[in-house]
Amino acid sequence: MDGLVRNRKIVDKYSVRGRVFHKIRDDILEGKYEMGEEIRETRIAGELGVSRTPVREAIRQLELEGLVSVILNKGAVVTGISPQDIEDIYNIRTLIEGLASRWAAEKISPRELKELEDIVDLTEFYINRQETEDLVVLDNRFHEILYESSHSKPLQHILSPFHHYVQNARRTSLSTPGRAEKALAEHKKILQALKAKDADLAEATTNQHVKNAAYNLLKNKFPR
Amino acid sequence: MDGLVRNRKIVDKYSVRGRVFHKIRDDILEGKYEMGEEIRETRIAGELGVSRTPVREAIRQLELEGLVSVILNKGAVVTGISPQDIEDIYNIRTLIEGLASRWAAEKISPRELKELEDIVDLTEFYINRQETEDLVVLDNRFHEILYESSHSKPLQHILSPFHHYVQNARRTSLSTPGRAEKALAEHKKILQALKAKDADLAEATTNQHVKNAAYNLLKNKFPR
DNA sequence: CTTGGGATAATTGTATACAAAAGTACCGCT
DNA sequence: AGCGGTACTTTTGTATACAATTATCCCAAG
Repeated sequence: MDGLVRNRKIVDKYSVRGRVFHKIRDDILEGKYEMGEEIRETRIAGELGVSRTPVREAIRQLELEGLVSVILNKGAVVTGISPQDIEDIYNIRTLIEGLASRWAAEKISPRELKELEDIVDLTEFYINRQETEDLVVLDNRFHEILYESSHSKPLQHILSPFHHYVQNARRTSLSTPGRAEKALAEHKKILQALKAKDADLAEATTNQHVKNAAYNLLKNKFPR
Repeated sequence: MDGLVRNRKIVDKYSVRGRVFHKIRDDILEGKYEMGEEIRETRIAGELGVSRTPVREAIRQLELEGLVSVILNKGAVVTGISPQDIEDIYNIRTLIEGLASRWAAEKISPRELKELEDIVDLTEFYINRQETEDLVVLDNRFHEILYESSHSKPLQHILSPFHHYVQNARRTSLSTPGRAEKALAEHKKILQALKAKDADLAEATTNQHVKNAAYNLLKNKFPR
């Protein structure tokens, strides 16, 4: 399941700071913190067996990501991602994810195209097992590579964290009957458009893909 | 010229770290660093008369903003904002800045509306002096408050740094003859739509406003 | 002259120390 | 009991110290 993973993360995970950063980040996104809960540097440092320095640097980075809010001389409180934030993110992605596809159609490299193909093939292989977690990972990679293929730093900079933030929401979405199959079919269409270098088609299908995902998600949230 | 400024910054500027952060950030945006230039923590610390700790924290935050790129055990190199990045940013803003206006039309508070009105009035007052710098500041505030008025954390999180990044580009754009007047007229139309709570109109006029700004900017970049 | 190796210096990564601010608890006073 | 003030504790902010990694330079071997 691994092997084609490269250095895709902004914050490397081999330094102590990087590990701390991803630990706190994932804990927040997985709901292990309450909203408004205060983060004590010494506690985190103690739990992870490190000093306060890397913990502080990680918290400062999370501040910039908007996941915590730091008050001078008082500390950091968890802000996290609210349901409203998730809805907003999907609305924004519906408008600009297609742009990533458009630019990808113009700039994608053979290697990136090959990676997308591999992921689609793998998804087809895994889709019958109903192992949602694997499908989420593959979905992550598909979109992550799509963002890279746009070769636009600003766009990647927006979409990559956004996609990460809604990972939990996507997990439940991909586990609803039929959604994984539809998502795969949509990924295939996007891939075809990219192979054909058809920017208009790539943009349209991608925007529709996000729109469908958003609909599926919000339908679950507000049933009927 | 000041007075209605509140605590709009993500990173406060009263801590040493905050001052260092904004110093390096502005230096990068103003082109005081070469692309690929390495940042030495000790040098910055020495120049600003502080220790390495706040400098490191600031650099880590700049890493997350994408303005520098940190390599483990090697240091930070300046990435900055390329002309291509600026073009990309305008393309993205053209798609989503209107969304900020749409949501603002639905959620703006009387206080925020008043602030926008004040800014428009001030702009009208300053526009004859041909003091571009003042107009840039007022333009900053208009858009910043617009973003706040959307009451969307994700949207604000994208647009606020984007708008800051292209500040230099906007400066030259606003100094071209007639552009400031046109921008003011467009701001007025946006404001009217917000006052009327007309979400569709607010979105359309704002998108057009960004599109015009982009056109004016890129026209200068690629004359004829 | 070029190249490889190794000591040395410079730089980053993490830990600890100290200073300053904020929170807490206890006591006396009204 | 309620209020306020003061000592004490906790927590954050910054500085410094130490460890680990990387860069530099010099010299000798080919």
